[in-house]
Amino acid sequence: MANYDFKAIENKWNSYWEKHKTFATDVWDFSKPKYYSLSMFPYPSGAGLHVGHPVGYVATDAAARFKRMCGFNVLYPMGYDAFGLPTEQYAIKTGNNPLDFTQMNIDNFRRQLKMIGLSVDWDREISTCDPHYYKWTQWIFEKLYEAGYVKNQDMSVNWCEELGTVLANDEVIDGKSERGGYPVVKKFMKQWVIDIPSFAQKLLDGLDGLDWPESTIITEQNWIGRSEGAIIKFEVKDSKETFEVFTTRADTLFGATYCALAPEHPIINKITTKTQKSEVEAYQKLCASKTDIERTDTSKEKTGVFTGAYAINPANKKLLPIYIADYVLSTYGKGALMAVPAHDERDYAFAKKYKLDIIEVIKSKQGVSKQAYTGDGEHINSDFLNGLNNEQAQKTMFEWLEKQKLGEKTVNYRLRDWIFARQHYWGEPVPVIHMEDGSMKLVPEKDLPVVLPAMKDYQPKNGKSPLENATEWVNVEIDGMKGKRETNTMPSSAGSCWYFLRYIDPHNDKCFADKKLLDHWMPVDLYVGGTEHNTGHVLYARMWNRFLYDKGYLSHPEPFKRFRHNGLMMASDGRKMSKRWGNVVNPDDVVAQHGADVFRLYEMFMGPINATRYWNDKDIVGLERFLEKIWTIYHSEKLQKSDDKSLEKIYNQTVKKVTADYEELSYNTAISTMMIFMNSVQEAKVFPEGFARGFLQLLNPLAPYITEELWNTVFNEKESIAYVSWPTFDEEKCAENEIKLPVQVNGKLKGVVNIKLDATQIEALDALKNQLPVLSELEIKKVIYVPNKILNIIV
RNA sequence: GCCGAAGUGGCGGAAUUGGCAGACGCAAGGGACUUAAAAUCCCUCGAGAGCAAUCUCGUAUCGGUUCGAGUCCGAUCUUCGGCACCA
Repeated sequence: MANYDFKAIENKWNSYWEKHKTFATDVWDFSKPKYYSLSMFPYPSGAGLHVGHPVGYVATDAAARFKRMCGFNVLYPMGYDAFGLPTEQYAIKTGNNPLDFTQMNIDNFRRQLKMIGLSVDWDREISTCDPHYYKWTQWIFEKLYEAGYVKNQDMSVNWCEELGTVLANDEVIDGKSERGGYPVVKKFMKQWVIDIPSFAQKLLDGLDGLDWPESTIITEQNWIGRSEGAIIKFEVKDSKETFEVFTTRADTLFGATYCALAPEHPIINKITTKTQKSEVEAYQKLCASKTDIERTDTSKEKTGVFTGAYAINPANKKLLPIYIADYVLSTYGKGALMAVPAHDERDYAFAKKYKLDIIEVIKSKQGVSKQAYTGDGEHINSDFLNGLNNEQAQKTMFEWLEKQKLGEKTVNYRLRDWIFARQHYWGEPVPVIHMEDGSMKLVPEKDLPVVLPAMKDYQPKNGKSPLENATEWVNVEIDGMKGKRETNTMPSSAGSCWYFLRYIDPHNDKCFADKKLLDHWMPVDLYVGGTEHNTGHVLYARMWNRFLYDKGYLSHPEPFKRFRHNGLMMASDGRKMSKRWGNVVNPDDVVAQHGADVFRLYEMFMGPINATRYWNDKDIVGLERFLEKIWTIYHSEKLQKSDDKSLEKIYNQTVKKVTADYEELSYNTAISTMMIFMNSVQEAKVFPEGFARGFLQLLNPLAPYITEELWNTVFNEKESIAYVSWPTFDEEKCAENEIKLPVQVNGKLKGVVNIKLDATQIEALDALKNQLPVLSELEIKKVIYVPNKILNIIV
């Protein structure tokens, strides 16, 4: 018997698969049912893969291999989310070129992904930084622009003067820049944004009927944040000005005692009285110097300033002082609110601090002398709402407002505009030209892609993209008019919004992908990735998909039919694997030492794929022993052409259980079931060839190399095992004809009787009499018998 | 504060619908083989009591429903993840 030389076996099959294009997909073959298995593509960092990444990859690979054997035409692609800030920062630091650096990283990732035996169709590999790819990213951007979903607007951003750039919220800590610790302030700047709130309801509705984790659906729902309420119009006393507020508690309008505006509200300078002017302006300035993070710190006391102006409560004409307060967000609702201190905790705290009235309009046991009451109850002090509960009062108020034309019922969403530009080099250029006459033009489709120019200096300057310095690239002429290219680039989430569509038809240069192919292959049947992308990438990708669907380019509104998460990989010290702690395990080392099959099995055996896992080098040996055992048995005299039936039952049970586990991605239990089977084979005298072949197939999706090798060398099969029909099982042969039935007395386990399957209660009591006579002699009051499960006698 | 997930041996984890808790693997202990070691194979392995057959306790804590609860219900504690003044 030859030794189990995993290295030689891996080399042999890697070149076999490559040479025979074993995993190439003929996407035009519609004769078989399709299956599209997909992992979120990696960001090709300089650090390479760590052992956390392959959890999701092996899971989708095993699903792809399983479905191929089940007769599906499987699409299983891979690519790289290659644009992004870390690469650019590396380039600035080292003087390297981001493109070269990215290419190098991609080569390393590809090597590692091939090393672990993924059955990827490598001819479909894509990279978001490839102009052939981002041509179509730009093209979709233009379609969004033409449809009015892209805006170039002034908005408030985090601005760091020292770094000369805009920062994302998570790059700002305690009002200072994460890098350098420089002060960061709010600043109004022109920004590209995508109007994702227009899709809020569609994205919410689209969640229905998806096979996704319930918690993920809830996370997306909360993120979109639908709330039903009313917009109410307020007039300002002694002024022509009006403003609107959004409220979910229109029923409490009679309890409103002041109004509060966000410090950025446009009406403020028009209504502020002379005496309050300096105070108001000082406050606005103070707020502008704060970051979102400071402003939204709920632990700080609320602050605000009186404008001197009064609003008129449309319900009872009472005068309400108008404050500006930083607890009012300019980005939510109308950037203004009617305050009802008696029934809102935030308004209550503010009213107490500034000694404003608190009017109770809902009856409660505890009253409102100590804190706000936010529950349901009978309305009081509310004119035509008196006596009604919250829901009735709300409904009545909606009707009244609409009748009086003072407001209307509405739906508001928390989802905000998606800022779609960065002042950086390493991203897709925004395909827009600013013309001399002040107009903006899209780059004509025939001139796409707008390719990133080669540069030497990638440092952003004065909040402008480094592309400003590429003067030859920037200055263009269209139809005789001069213009300048937009120098902001797209965020790194752009390329990942539609990559799953491009995989289907990656070399198409006429359109982003052929419609017939898209209709056949979408949606993705299985999508696996981390939970951290639920409110970012996944939501954005769903929006782009939905947009393309609305415009008729796609026939499926939702891209990901079934979605599962891979859990975090922790180091054995209980900390997250990270360079910082020096506890990162490199798959290269594990594969070199134990082989790719052992690595794959260990990754899957650690626990359910969505669970947090704790890497433990010691545990790997169990999987190594498992494969060694298989190798030995397949080369032993046990293996024979034989019609021996002794393993028939457990074989059928194993096929049944493993098949079900693969369907559920429950790979940890699939592996333990296969271990139990091999333990039985080890005990048995013979291992009939039919079962031996079937077992190799069961194991193949998780351990492709050893199974291909044994299939080839032990059974002399010339073709790969990859497409051999999945083994079947006989339900009748799975069933035990005799079972051990637990016997309880008063609910406590007292023993077990042997009994035939599906025995009647009489037979069960008979068996009890024969096998456990002591128990049957008890004075039986009642018998609970669940066939094949339990016999419980009450005495 | 709000939302979500989870809590089972020394460890990772099983238990498909409420029906023998701890499958499978690791670690540990004992034995066989060996001059010896490694590898391999066999046995033991939740806690307590008992010479023993056996008995009692046991799935974060407390209570409930049920013939029967790791599983269902109510309260509490802890850990992790996400959001954070959303009117």
